[in-house]
Amino acid sequence: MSVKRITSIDVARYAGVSPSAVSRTYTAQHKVSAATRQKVLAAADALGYHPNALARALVNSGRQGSGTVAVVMSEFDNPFQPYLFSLLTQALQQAGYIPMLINVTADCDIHTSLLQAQAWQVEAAIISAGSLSQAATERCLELQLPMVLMGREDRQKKVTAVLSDNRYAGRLAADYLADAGLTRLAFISGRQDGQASQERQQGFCARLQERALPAPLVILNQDYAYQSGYRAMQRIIRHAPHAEGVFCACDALAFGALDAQRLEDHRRRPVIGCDDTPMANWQGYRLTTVRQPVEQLVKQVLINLKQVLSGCAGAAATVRIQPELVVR
Amino acid sequence: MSVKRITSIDVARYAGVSPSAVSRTYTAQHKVSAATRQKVLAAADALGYHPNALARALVNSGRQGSGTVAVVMSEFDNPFQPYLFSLLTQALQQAGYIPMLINVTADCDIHTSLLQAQAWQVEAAIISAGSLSQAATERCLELQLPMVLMGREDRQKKVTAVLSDNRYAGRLAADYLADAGLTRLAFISGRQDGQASQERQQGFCARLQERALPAPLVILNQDYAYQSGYRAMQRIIRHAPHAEGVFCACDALAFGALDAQRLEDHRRRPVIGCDDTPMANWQGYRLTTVRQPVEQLVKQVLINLKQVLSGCAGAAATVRIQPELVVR
DNA sequence: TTGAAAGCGATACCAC
DNA sequence: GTGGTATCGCTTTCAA
Repeated sequence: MSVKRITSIDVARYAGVSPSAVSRTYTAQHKVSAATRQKVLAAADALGYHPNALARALVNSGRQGSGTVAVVMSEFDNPFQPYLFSLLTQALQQAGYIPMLINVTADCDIHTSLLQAQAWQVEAAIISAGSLSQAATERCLELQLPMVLMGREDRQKKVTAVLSDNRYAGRLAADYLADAGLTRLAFISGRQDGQASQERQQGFCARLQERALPAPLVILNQDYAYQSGYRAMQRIIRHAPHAEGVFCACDALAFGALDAQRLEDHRRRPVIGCDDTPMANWQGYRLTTVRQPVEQLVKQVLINLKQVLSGCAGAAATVRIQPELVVR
Repeated sequence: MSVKRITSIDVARYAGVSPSAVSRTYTAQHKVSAATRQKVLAAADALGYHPNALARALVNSGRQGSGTVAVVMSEFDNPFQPYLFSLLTQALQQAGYIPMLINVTADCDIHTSLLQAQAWQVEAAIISAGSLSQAATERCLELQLPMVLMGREDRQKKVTAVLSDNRYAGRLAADYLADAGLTRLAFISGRQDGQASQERQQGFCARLQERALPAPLVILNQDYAYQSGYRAMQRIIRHAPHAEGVFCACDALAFGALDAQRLEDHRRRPVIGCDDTPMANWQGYRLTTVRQPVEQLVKQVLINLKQVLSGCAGAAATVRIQPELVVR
């Protein structure tokens, strides 16, 4: 039935060396003479041997780490998430990790899933579920599993987090619209309890206030979805048609808002997004937006990951990445 | 430094039973008396014990299977992929598997990545890299790793595959356009060597021929991207403005084509997509498209996965799922 | 039903 | 540098 598996012992025997020698040829940091190395590799090749990562991880679970990382994500329907996810997993793979995916829909899942991941001795978890309740975060903290948060931080700052400077993003948007001479502005929120949405709103409002401009009309939503952006713009068209410019908490909302305006209004107000998803550059949208520098975010996540794993002291800090305005 | 890990032995000692008893309480198929079960669970709870999946998998690698599955994906920039991916991983999680992700950009990566996954003793690999060369597929076959292909099959039909009936999809599109009385049609391809694109084209052309309609103008592309759809439509506008209807190999292409038409032409030809990504239902597009029933695809993949794992005989079959036209 | 003991496959520590 | 060997945490025969 099941094929006999080739073990390091088989290779050792075949090559006429000890199992230790085989092990050493496959662990970078160890020293083997070129001669034995050759013999081992030849034998391995002849037998079709590949080291068993499970066994390896079992032995040095505790010391070296298993080589796996849990990646917790949600909201794949928002175009920003897959974009981020793709880059993140590629970076992890390149760094030699193999990502175990935890796709979360409801808040309640995440704790269970992390338990499962932890059972697999993942070295750490990278949590990018933007809309993760504080309660859920707390429970994850109890897990004693090294974590890096992405796109959110925990209130008590007990966990490393990497996120963009959302307030600054809001300010950029405010400046852009204000510089264009617009004064009656609106903000379309994402999830009300979402950190990103809240901070972007704060930055936007604060900057307008600094410039002595009227506070924007704020339209609240329950999510970051296209449809919410669409409906929000409908409300603006109907109840605040005088609005001269709109800042949206994310690109997906902005796409909805743009379409609502195009299809249901003759007026053309500038709509500013936030994220700079690849879609923002589609000719059909050409959305002016505030870019989250995803490559940098990912790079920083990997840096923080290493810090957390090395038990570095100042690891529990939040790193903010500067966004930049992309005018289209 | 590292926290002392709680092992089954600790629990056994604490509960006053043997390690075997602990093991048995945690493996469904085994029998334990209610009394000992209670003691074990109480002890586990008191100590905060969770079985080590690594060790468990190591022991019964070979017999029971590890509980992990490799998921190979690519092209996260095409909105269909994340959509599929999200549902697939959720289904896997629900079935008790934990997906190890392999995000592939180039063809060459995949073999290496699968080797890595295999080292982790994944039970099987689900390969949804639509644009995977035949050569790469062959090399994967040599791996002796149980596989399920998604969205493509291998020519020699040695591997189970689940994909939608793309030819039928093409026929649906042809009928829809022909029923509308249109005769001068065009087809915008995706990756020329992509199976989905080829089959959709074949079905489309075949059906037109059956109905004695002229063969469509075919515009070839190197990928399934929005930009390619946009450029393709530009070419139609410039060189074949008389075209009355367009069928695109996927939704993303159709979005590009629609936008090109909207922005650069006064004419309005029906544009038909293929996939039915969530975006197709956006008010900005309201794309009539041929739906790939993703839920069914995923369900079938899990069925085939079980078959492959049980070493079932007829497992090497291709299952085709019927797509359906969604008129918007 | 239960416990004792033999592995699963690889690594690290210890002598040589 | 190299080879023996205990060990990682769990499961599973085999007797009792």
